[in-house]
Amino acid sequence: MANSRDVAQRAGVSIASVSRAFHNDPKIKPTTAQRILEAARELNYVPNLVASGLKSRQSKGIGIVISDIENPFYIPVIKHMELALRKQGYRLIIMFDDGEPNSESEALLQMMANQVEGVLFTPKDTRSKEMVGRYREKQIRLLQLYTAPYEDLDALQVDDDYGVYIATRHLLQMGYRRILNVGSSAPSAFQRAFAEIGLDADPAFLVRAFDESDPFPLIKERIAAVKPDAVLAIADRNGRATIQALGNLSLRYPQDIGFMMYDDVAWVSMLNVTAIAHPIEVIADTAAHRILQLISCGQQHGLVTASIKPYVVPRGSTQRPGDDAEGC
Amino acid sequence: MANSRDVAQRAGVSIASVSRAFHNDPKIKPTTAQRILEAARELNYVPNLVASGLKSRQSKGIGIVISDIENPFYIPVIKHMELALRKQGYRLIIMFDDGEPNSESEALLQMMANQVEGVLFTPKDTRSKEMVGRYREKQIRLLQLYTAPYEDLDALQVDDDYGVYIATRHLLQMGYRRILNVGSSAPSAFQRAFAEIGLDADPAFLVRAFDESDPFPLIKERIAAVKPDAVLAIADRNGRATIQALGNLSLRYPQDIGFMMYDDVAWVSMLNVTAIAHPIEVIADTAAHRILQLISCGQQHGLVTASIKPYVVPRGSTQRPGDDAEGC
DNA sequence: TTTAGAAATGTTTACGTTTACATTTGAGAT
DNA sequence: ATCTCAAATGTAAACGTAAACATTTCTAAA
Repeated sequence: MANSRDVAQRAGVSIASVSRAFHNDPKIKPTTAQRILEAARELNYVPNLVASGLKSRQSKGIGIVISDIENPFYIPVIKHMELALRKQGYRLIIMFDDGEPNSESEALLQMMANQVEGVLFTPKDTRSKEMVGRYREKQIRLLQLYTAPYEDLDALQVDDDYGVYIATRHLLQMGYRRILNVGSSAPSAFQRAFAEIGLDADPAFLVRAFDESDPFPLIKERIAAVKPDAVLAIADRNGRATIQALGNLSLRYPQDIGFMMYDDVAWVSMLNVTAIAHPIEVIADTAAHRILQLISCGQQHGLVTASIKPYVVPRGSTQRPGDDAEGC
Repeated sequence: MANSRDVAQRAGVSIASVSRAFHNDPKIKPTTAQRILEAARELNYVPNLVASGLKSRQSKGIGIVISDIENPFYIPVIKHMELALRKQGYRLIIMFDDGEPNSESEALLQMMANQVEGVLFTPKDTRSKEMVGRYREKQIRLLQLYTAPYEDLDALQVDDDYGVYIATRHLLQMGYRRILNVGSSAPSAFQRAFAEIGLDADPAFLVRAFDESDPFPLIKERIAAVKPDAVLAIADRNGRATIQALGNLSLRYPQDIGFMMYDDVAWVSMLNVTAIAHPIEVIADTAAHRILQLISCGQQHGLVTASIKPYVVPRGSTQRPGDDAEGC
């Protein structure tokens, strides 16, 4: 209800001083600022960030557009990011991509209308290309998360290539050799881990399952066909389908087969499954820091593509029956 | 870059007509509106919602303050709610409670500064009481989600009492009699289900575990002590600890003991555990609808407390060894 | 004292809309 | 043609703040 004019009046100063007091401007006498703040408190005055945003052209709003919230990976990232952004005086506007054809670019348009200063998003396709161009014109910063299809935009990526490499390496170290890669992500990294110990990865051990509406039959069939001694499943969906397939084939881990997940989603720890995890807080803090940096530093010289390294969380599912306890 | 003045100029009309064209005001000739919209498109004009919000006093912003995001229950609710709100021209500002003493009321204060028209929150304690009062003064609508400690505020609750009742009833129907209630939620509902079939619930079968930092020891001890034939675990944390305890005691479900979860979190389906689930989309749509209604209908006559009914998702963990297939 | 210069405060305009009010335009009746 | 009333459009004043600029007040050296 009360605005800066009311506060000014009560404190016996001008409206400009009120503004200064609230921005700890050095151009105001500390005692006066004190008095103003006191008056503001008495009136329950809260600065109107909408008006402030209009005048200063700094909305203090940052948008995030989430395409696949099913991926539980995002949740803690969003949380930590919001906390970090708020600490810097920014608020987070969240929108979801519901899967409809132009949902992503529609969300970006809404964000623009809301005068956000920057947007984080996980580009799903390149349908938003035109929108990306308009963001550029308006000097609104964009940061692509996770994937980076737009080459001329800053990005914060998770190094999945490295992730698959260490996952494969972990399995090889545990003694597995016939490793089935369900999801077939980063085949070169997969191969590289094999090559490093003088082996070769058989292409038959790569299962492209992402396009399937239900990957279960495909996975089951392939397991039955190639008789792997371990399975590396990429992401939640493939993991669930693999668990289902293993159950269906009466294969228990780690007794009958090794099992490892790429992505340390909620159920993974409950099932004692070894996984590749992402350093959530690092990602969140990096993302928050990066977008704020893009906003504050007007011109960006060159792109910055950060690459976050995932890590292995060893659990029981990759403990070979014979080995009681591996040193590493 | 372009503002309504630019559009007005290009379309050869006044700035007021531009505003009218964008609000499909009946007071403008359709052909003129057409021309204005065309000009706007040519200039890539996007209305400035910040300016609009300032003048019209309708920020079109709705806030949500999340206290325990760990509860995966919220995620889909947030998603569906955002989609529903956006369809009505509102955007969602999200903030998290990081657990610090005044985090919740601090978030509410920030929301107020951002001129939101309404806020959804899950009150954790009553520390925000003063803030709630200020929201009332400013006529900003509040809707408590999940819990409802503020009696004079509208609420959208999940009927946990009913949930515990149907959970207990389900277990009783499956033939279990020595049911341990880990979490001890809604003891009266628990008792009621027993009473309905002429039995009595022994208080020793209620475990208050929410205060524990690690409920595992307590749960394990109690299971060993009272030898239940089934366990009903309330919420994620207790469920995880119970699984751990069962494993530790070498009790398998459903062979050795029945197991049921209150809350159908991510891992529950993977472990084939019967659960009480919440109708996510109903909750989301109801919440969105309710807050918008509170906002548009100036004066509210009386409070509206909606109560969402959860339901049972039967799975293998409550299938008694003897019974091959229960009819219901 | 005077006075320069810094420090503190005040005045005013503009941000991009919405909206009450004023004005113009048009259609149909006289 | 003239008039009336509605439809269409224009004018101008806010909304609450930030910030450039103007003014006043203080400090301390002359």
